[in-house]
Amino acid sequence: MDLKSKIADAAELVIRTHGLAKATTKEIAKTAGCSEGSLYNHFKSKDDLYLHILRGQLKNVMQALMSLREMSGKETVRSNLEKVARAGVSDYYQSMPLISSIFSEPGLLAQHREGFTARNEGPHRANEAVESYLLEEQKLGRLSEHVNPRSAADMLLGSCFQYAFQLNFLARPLSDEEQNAFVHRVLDTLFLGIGNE
Amino acid sequence: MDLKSKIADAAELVIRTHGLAKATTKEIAKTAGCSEGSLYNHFKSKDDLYLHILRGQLKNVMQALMSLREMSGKETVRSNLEKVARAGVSDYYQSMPLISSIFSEPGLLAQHREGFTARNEGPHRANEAVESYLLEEQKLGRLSEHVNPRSAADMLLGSCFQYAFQLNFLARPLSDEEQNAFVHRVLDTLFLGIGNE
Amino acid sequence: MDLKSKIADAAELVIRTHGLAKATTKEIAKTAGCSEGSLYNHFKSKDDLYLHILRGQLKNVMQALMSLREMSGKETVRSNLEKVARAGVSDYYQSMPLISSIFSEPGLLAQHREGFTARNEGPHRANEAVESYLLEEQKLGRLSEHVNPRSAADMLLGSCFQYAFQLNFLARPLSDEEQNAFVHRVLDTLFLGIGNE
Amino acid sequence: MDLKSKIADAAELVIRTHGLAKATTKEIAKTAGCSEGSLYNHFKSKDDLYLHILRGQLKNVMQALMSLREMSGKETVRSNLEKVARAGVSDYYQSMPLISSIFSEPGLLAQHREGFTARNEGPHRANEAVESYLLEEQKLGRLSEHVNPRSAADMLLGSCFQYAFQLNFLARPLSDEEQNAFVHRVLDTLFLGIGNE
DNA sequence: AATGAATGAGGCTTCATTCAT
DNA sequence: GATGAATGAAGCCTCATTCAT
Repeated sequence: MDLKSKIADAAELVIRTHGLAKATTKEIAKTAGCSEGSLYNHFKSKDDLYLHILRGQLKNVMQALMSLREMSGKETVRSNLEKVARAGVSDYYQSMPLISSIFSEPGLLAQHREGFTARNEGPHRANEAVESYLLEEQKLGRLSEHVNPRSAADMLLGSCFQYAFQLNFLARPLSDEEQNAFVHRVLDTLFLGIGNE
Repeated sequence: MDLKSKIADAAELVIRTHGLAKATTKEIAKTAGCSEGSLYNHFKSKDDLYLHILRGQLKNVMQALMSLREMSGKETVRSNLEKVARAGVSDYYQSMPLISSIFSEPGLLAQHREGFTARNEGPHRANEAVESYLLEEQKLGRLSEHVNPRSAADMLLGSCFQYAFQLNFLARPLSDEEQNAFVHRVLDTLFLGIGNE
Repeated sequence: MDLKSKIADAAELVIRTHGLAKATTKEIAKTAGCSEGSLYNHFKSKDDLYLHILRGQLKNVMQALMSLREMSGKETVRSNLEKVARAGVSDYYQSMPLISSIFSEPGLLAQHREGFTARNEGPHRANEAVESYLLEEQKLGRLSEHVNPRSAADMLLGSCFQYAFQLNFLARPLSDEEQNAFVHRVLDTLFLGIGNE
Repeated sequence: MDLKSKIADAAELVIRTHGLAKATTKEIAKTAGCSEGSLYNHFKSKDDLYLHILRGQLKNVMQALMSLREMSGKETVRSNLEKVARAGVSDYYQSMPLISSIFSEPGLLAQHREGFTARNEGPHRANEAVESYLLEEQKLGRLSEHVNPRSAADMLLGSCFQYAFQLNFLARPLSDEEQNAFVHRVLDTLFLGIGNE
């Protein structure tokens, strides 16, 4: 494993542990097992390093969403959404401290935005991907025409997102059982709706 | 308006504008129109000031939720939830930069947590409040027994929360029309469910 | 004496002693008897401090040149030029390490240039001042019409300048006797010319 | 052209362009088209490299002065001095940023001094050379006995030196016409003197 | 209570130099 | 001889906090 990756991993760990504000170059270097100077052989600046790490977040949800493209018509809609929700909760939970911290540095947020806009990426794409999937299922007749795919996506991912946010906020671990229970009751409610007998 | 409030308002403005990381005592003092020294006549430390501000966030949702207690049985469930959702989107949108920034300072987050835990408050209480309301409505027979009140609450507030987060992330303004449209389609979907014909 | 002046004096001393390249903020602060941070309460940056010092150089020659304006027609031309030359040698000698060092930082030189250009000042103005004086003396008939005032000024100040440069280069002190001898033989030669019997 | 020369040339260019303070080994290596490590295969240190370059400055004046030894009695005194002056202005102009920068590093200046003292060289030798030449011409009767050869030399080279210094200081180019005009009027004044009718 | 100059710890970054390949 | 990643010392500067006025 090359030093660049070691540094990136160290930085991610330090930010997660001590927070972005206390993630000093000294601490990162110590964690990576190299000198502070080495950081600058691989990253232009500390900001550059942080943005690099940001780009690496939410990889699992994104991958789950890629898989989703080919799932329309297969398995059940519910089981497909379940996989996405599970990946969402877990990834959002892991990445929340990294991602949310950026609001403390609007300048960096702007740079990050330019980056993912240019690459046609970004966290909001997740909701769009679920929306697209549901549209496909509507075309296939496996989902009612009356459903608004975007809202269904927003509610599914939104509840996962806030759940992950609050767990972090409350410093609570994410156990598999709780995660499962959460996902199941959310999907139940999503499918059933609250307006029926 | 006393100096203490002026300082708090200035700090909130500066954090929202420049971000927590760049919210220096010098900048806050300049914005408040007083000296840096004065900050310390009213707040023990900069952290103290930030925590003071944090406690002042999400006031509108919280108030909307207080009102909700007395709304069970009145108006329609949907219109009651709509008010909450509207307050949620708007407050979450306003407060997101302030609230999320705390992830960059886990030490402060821990203090903040102790504070709202001691006062039996906190952002997660919002979801509980909606849950309680829905339970009441179930008792009153205005909501199906099959509905999981907690999940309904999580989906409603979760989607509002993520929506507000993403708008901030994308640096997009929150217009009244968009907010309305969002809230309506979410409530439509919440009531209808996606599993029915 | 206020701290700002103490810092400026300390910086000048340190630059003269250790050279611009080794004039660290730490050393300057120590010499000024204050903390490094204090430097930044009085100067925007180290560059700003250096430029401030540069602007204070060559004060004596400049003053001698101001006096020269009112000397046309008084005393003798030679004695008037002698005073200027003496001030020139002495000031150039003192300031040479400070002034010449700026060539090691073209960016700073450019800033400095903008500064004195805007203020219509600069070291080259010295030669112009002597030229003006000689023109006046020509008008008064105390100096031959055949003389080129600018060249006379350039040769007088140029020889003083290079003399001061070389003394610094050779790390030689400037004694009063040597200075006198130098000025006298230069003026002798300037008045006599080398093309006559 | 061997790498050592390429490195030296690159370093000279970089110093002239960016200034001694910003002439980093990285920049020099890039300009020379080699690695930073290579610098140390040919020079003991960066200081060593800089001193090497310094020794290569003012080559043209020095050569002009060597030629001068054999010119006594030939051509005219004026034309001989003119050649020297021309070479002086041009060389001083080219070398000024390199030479003057050394005042920012007194330690290096001391080393450089030891070097040229040991080799019986140095910039002040130029003035001595002109002085010697003029002495010879006095012996040959082509120059008045009343002239002080050293002062004549100092005035000639001093005015050229300061002229070159100020052009650099003012960031002005040295055109051939201006250089000619300058040299001619200086020689006119030198020969005529300013004390005659 | 209000001030703001002074502080000093500590952060980010640069850079000459080394050394294993 | 050539390389360039790694080093670590040291530089400049910021900033929360204090304290004498």
